[in-house]
Amino acid sequence: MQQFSSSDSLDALISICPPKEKKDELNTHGYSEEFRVMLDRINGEDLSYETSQALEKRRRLSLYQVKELERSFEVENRLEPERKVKLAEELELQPRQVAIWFQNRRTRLKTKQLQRDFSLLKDSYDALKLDCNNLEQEKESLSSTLRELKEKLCRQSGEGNHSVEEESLISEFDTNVSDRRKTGDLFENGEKAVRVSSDSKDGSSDCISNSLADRFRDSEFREVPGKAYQPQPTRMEEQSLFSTEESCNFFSVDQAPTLHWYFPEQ
DNA sequence: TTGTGTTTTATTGCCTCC
DNA sequence: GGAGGCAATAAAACACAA
Repeated sequence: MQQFSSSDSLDALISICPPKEKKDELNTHGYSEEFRVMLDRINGEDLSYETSQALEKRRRLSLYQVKELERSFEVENRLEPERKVKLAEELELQPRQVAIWFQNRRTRLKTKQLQRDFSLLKDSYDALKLDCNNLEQEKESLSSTLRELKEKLCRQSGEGNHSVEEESLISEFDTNVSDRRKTGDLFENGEKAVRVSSDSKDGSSDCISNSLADRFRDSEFREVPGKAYQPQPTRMEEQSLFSTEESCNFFSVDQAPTLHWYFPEQ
């Protein structure tokens, strides 16, 4: 409970508005008659401790007062001294009350703005997280494709040579790749080149029929046409995948940004 | 009716600017 | 140094569920 000295209390007490039941009266006239009498008594130094206790309860501003203050705030949310005094006179408030109301109103506005900003930021973060998850899935799919390809190559090199059917398939593939290169159809953009069907039923080598298979056959295998396959470690793809992972770690799914600067309690 | 959470009004203390 | 702004906080008023 606040304690007023008689001089301090005067300002505070003067700022008190009439009680709720007098609201209608207040809407057009400011303080009620009864309240004015009380203020008069205070001004006349008739201020006992009991009186100050009874009067020190604060009252809310009337609807009309708030409306006018809001209207003024919309025009300009800062108060020059002249405007403050004028507004106070119009609304039958103390200039200090008007100043306090504007201060509190600016605080509310700021809070609201912060909430809006946070909401926008959160939406943007959620979208980014979704993108990251999708990329992660794509990466997993490519990794498993790569693994299968390697296994297949190992198996084939163990067998020593290929069946006529395999040779024919590879030859056909090479021709196809060369044609597409001539027409600029292949590797024209990264997304097309690395796109692998991630919903392939068993992740089988069917889905390898694009870029990765192309690269294997087009670069390493054809260099020694007469010889059996000499599979080399596929450094390019591995490097590519590692760098993807590194990029993903920037915004790791496992450790998503906490926005602790925004929510210190997190 | 009462307990509890939210909103509004007001104070305090610190900082900046003139 | 005084005026005014802001952040933090207190406390009254209010809303609302149980």
